[in-house]
Order: sequence, then structure tokens, then C-alpha cells
Amino acid sequence: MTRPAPLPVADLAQLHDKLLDWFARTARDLPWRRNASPWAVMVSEFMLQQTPVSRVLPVYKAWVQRWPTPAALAAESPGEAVRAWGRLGYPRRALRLHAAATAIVDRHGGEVPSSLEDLLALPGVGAYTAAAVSSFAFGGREAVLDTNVRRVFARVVRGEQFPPDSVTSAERDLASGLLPVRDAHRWAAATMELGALICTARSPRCDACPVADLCRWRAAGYPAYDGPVRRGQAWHGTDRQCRGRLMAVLREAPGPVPKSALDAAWADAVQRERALDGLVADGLVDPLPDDTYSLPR
DNA sequence: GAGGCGTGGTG
DNA sequence: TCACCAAGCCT
Repeated sequence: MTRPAPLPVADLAQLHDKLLDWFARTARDLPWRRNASPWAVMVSEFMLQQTPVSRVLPVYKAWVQRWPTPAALAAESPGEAVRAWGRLGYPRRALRLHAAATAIVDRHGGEVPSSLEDLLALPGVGAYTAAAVSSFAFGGREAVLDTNVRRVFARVVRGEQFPPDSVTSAERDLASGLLPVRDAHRWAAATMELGALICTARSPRCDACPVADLCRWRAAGYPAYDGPVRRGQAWHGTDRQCRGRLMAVLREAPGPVPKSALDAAWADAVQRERALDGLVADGLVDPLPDDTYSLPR
């Protein structure tokens, strides 16, 4: 695998200046960017994992109003967190955010920790979220590698349409090497914003791109992605769809539901039982002694 | 490391 | 229409 030549220092300086300037002029006014507390930033990052901004906005606002601190969330049942998660998807995130709040109260006196190590030790916090909270909540200088940043760097620096399937050490090294000495947290937000709004996966708006003149993918004539075929996520008829139906029944009920209510949500009994067992194993559903089911208490 | 895990907007 | 895609994490 040949590596692209490193970006000349002059080009790197231009990249920094142009992108930071573009971001300063055009950044979206998102609530978690408006002097939000570290906890609010963490809530937004959990919600934004694999979920678009537009769908996160209303749920985020309700959450930070209802649970303005880790202690406030930790004082509730995990089931309330799952219910308030609504239709954001991946409800295990709600469970993990609740567990993270509890850990923050237990281990950090109720204050979101600022070190990468402490953040990574929290449930539901991986490499991306730890770096994002460090950067956006505390102004830390960390390489923030999300799907947007990876695509931007693949194109602008490596000259390729898409990054590899999973994060490589080469990508981490590249991202670290590109970090500006100052304003690294703005750089992180700017590269994410460029990927989200301009350098998009399907139809990039190169005419509006502030660094189009530096982009190696553009200079190379937009060569098509040359790598393994990426598998789409199956959905119709899968256990995931079934789990979603069962969770919807539980979310919408005010309390425990009879087994019959779950049975009515999915026809295939074998698959339904398997999915329900999985939800119980995940801690998303509590089977009660009277043969009813509820969100975890 | 590959696969499982929700949901809805979009080209 | 219907795959594809979206600020990943965990096992």
C-alpha cells in the first residue's frame, strides 16, 4: 500500500487557514456549540453517534432541560432514559449514557472528566467520543476521527474517494500530524462540518468547498473508490427490526405491558422470542414475575 | 476484526 | 422506488 506524499508545510498552513476561516464564517449555530456544559456536550455526542443532527436536536433539548447534570440523570431509572430516547435508535446508547452518568457521579464527583483516559473508561465512550468531549467541552488538542473527518482527509490528503472500512493506524497518524498547534478544537469541528455539509459521501459540493484547490482527489479527476465492496445493513425482517418494534411497544406504554402486547407486535414467534431474549440480556427489558415486561427500573 | 445494533431522510 | 447513509461502540 503506497502512502501519498506528505502535505507540503505551505499547503498544510493553507489548509488550516482556509478551513478555520470558512468555519468561523459559516458554522451552524447548534445548541451544543453555544457555551454548553461538558455534560451537555457529552449528551450530544452520544446522541450523534450514527444519528443525523436534525433528528438529535429536539431530543437533545428535552434531555438537557430535564437532566442538566450527570447526577440528575443518575437519579432516574435507566428505563426513563430509554423512554426519553424516543425514536433516536440504538437505545443501548441511552442505557450507556445513564451508566456513564452513574459512573461520573461515583468516580468523578459528578463532574465530567477531561482526560482521555478517564473518558474512555466510561460506558459507551470510545475513541471518537472521548476525543470529541475532550475537544469540544474542554478545548483539548486531540485528533477527532469521525466518519466525516475520515472522508475529508481521504479525499483532500490521500486523493481517494472514501476511507477504509475501519479506522487504521495510518489514518490516526495522519490526523495527528494534521492537527494545528493552536485552535485544534476548532479544527476538529471545522473538518467535521466540512464533511457533513460540503464533502458529503454521495454528492460533494466541491463548488462550495473552501479547500477545493488543495484537494488531491479533485486534482486527480475524482477517481472512483477502489476497495472492497461495503455491505449494506439489512433491515426488513431482521432481528433488529423486531427489537425496534418491541421497544416501541414498551416506550409507548406508561408501565409494564402484558406478554400479549409484545406478541402482537411481531408475527414470527421464534424470531420474536429470540429478539426479546436479546433485549433482556442487553438490559433494555425487565421481565417481571407476573409475566409482564417493562423498561428497566 | 467482523458483525450486530434503530430509525428515518434522501438521491 | 429502495439502497445508501448518518458526529460509533461493543463483543
